[in-house]
Amino acid sequence: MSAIRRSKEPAKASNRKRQRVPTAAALNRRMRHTERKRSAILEAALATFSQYGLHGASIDQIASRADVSKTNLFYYFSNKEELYTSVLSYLLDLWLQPLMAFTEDQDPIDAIRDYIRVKLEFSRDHPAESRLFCMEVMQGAPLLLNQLKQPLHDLVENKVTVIRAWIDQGKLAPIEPYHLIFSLWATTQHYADFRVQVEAVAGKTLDDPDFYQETLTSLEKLVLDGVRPRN
Amino acid sequence: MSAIRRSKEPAKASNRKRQRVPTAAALNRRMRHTERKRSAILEAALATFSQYGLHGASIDQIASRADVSKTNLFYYFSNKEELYTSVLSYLLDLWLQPLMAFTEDQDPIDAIRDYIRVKLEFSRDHPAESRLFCMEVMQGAPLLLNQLKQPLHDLVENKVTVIRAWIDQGKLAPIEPYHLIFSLWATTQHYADFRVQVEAVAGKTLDDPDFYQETLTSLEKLVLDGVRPRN
DNA sequence: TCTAATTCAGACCAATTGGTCTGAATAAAC
DNA sequence: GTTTATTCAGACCAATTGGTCTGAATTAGA
Repeated sequence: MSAIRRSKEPAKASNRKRQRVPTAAALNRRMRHTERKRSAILEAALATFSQYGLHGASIDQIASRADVSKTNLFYYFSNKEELYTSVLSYLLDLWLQPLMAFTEDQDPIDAIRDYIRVKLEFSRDHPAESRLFCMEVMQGAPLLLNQLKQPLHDLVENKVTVIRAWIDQGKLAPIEPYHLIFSLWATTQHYADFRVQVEAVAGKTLDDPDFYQETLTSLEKLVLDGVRPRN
Repeated sequence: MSAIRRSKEPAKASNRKRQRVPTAAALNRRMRHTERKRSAILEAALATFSQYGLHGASIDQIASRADVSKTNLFYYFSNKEELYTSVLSYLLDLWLQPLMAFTEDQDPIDAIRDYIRVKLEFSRDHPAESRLFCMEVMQGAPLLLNQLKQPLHDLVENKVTVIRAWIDQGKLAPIEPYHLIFSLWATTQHYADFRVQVEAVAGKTLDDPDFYQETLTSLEKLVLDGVRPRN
């Protein structure tokens, strides 16, 4: 996990008095150390926020989960909200990436199949990220909407065009592109966001390789072929 | 909105001293009044909890939204958790209902079409309920899982059997029933739970009748026909 | 060795908030 | 008119918690 925004830089040089100039190698090591520490904290924050929400999670909880002292946590992040938004903007990037792969020169069926796979892998490998994203959006994304709105809108707009082109070329059934995208998001994320419900109902989660494969196959089939019987 | 559980009964008769026996009509009026008041509070609680979460919502906030004093709120609900679980168990009922309609004697295509419509109507008319349910499940459903697990499991088990029968009769493409159900839940609830995202992307919500119709048509088409081009 | 960065435990503070208590006003039912 | 249920404002309490401060220990780099 790599930090994206930071407002509180550790290792700021005190510039009064004659200062020592650290070597490049040392600076590098410091940076790596700082990054690792920040990452550990961010990871703990992610897990905790995604389970309890912004208000339900306490700094003490996060600090102890990250195995650092509260003092040390505040050494890296100036306050709770900065910690929270750091986590959010990190995962926003992660969340947006897969969609970018859609390009017009692909075969749409392949592109959609790939997209389902990538998103389902994300749900399996990053369920906490998926849930925190969901939670934030669900609450109206008060801290994310500004960052989210424009890039997301533009990206989707772009992909809608691609999908329309596919439809015009007869490579795809005429379906409203927005809803296709929403459906792909919804179905794949469901297995992360509603994990406990899936488990309560089906008795399994994506962590089970067989269940993962079954899910992937079912979603592909459902989206690509629908449920109407073939004769 | 009708209350389901209550642990703090107002209007309890003080049984020392010679008590007056209220007439049936009076009792009835009292009950109705109590119900209305409880409902108003529950409604405010639902709206507030669904936006801010259990911890993010404050009693003061809820009371003022329901237009009652904090004292009065505690006159009807003994504490925050009871208020929260009252809201939850109310909406659990609401949430489970639509699925019961699936029966083997129906035509599966009709049944699925109907189900999509009913669930999408729910997303349009009860978005706060949908979001609160989502939020609770996402956090591991600590207060709902016990109530949820058994009935949900049984209900779904039942419907899975129905779907398998349809498949065996050749009325439905061979799809894993669990995943069909999950996909129907996911796609329809998405429009309530990710409302702000849908709005950011498509510029519209289900409140817009045209958009609602477009969504309904798209989901029906997608699930029933898939996206592969027909020749 | 000297300096600066990092880390910690723990005391502490102030704001929020769930919840109680008081005491009084009002409305409803008889 | 009398009783009982309902309602309120507001004081109040105790727990939680975000965040600060201190002072000291440790580590890394020069």
